[in-house]
Amino acid sequence: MTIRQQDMLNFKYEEITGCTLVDVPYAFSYNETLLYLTRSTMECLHHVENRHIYKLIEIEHEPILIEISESDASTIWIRLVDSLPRDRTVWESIVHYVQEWFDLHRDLAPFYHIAANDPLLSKLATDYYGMRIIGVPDLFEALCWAVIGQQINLTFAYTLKKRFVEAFGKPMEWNSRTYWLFPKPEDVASILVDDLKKLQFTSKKAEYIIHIAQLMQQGELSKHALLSSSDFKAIESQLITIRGIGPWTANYVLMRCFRDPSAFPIGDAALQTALKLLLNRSQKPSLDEIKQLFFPWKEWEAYAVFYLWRSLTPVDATP
DNA sequence: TTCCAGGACATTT
DNA sequence: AAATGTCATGGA
Repeated sequence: MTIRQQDMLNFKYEEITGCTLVDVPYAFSYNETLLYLTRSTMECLHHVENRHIYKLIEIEHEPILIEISESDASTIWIRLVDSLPRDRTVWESIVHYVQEWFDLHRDLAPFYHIAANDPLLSKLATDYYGMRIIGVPDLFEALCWAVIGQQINLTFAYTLKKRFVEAFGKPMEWNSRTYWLFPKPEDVASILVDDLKKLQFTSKKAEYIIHIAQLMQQGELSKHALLSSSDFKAIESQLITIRGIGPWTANYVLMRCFRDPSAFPIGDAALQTALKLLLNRSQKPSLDEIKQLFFPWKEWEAYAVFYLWRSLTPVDATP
């Protein structure tokens, strides 16, 4: 058995068994990860069973179904379900994907330091300790999901996403279950508004998503190009120039895709609900009050929002 | 049935 | 600039 140590990526892999052991940071909760990933039964882009996470990802134009499992407090396993030998660079890409997906490189110490003596965050930070923002690394997916989620309840949003993925994504069968790759811009750039209206998308959302697909297919919009911007604020202002992308969507994508810890989807309906419940109010707080409340959490607004969202999860939802 | 949901945009003051 | 109206559909 050959085991090689990757200094930079903190993982070891075994060429024979096709498994990789990945180090996780000091504050990482596998349980919270599972809880987030199982919050909707309509989710079609990953599957959780017996505390294993299954996801189809594309590495070097090849669909690969990965299985993620908890090992001990400081490691998780990644296994390839087809068990075919893979090149070392492919393994590096897979590990990089998971680290990006679960935000494993983030040092949460500053956030927990703020939370420690904060009247609103201290209990959440303790209750959900180790919870990290689950990302959406693919920009097209992040934008589509954000646009879909505008002004509708999450249940319906998941229904729409499932219809969209099953209509334009790429399926892969394994063990009598279908796994999906999210549609690519080129799969959506040429469809018609009516194709999405059939799936119960509103005309506006259909137009937004098709237009975004066209921009990305033509190379006028890409994650790589945006990442070369001077800062996250520059990315935000570029995103907002696109039709259908307002302040909420831009900040949501900064939070889930670009991993800006200071992204702040202020005005988010669920955020208002969470604060209303936490403050034991009869009415939702105003935008001005939310700004005041968030003042201590500067540069960590995205994490504060994610922990507040988490407070809305039903307590009986144990994975 | 009514209200509203992890908004954006156009129109009117 | 800021307030108001419109879109538009299902979930609870």
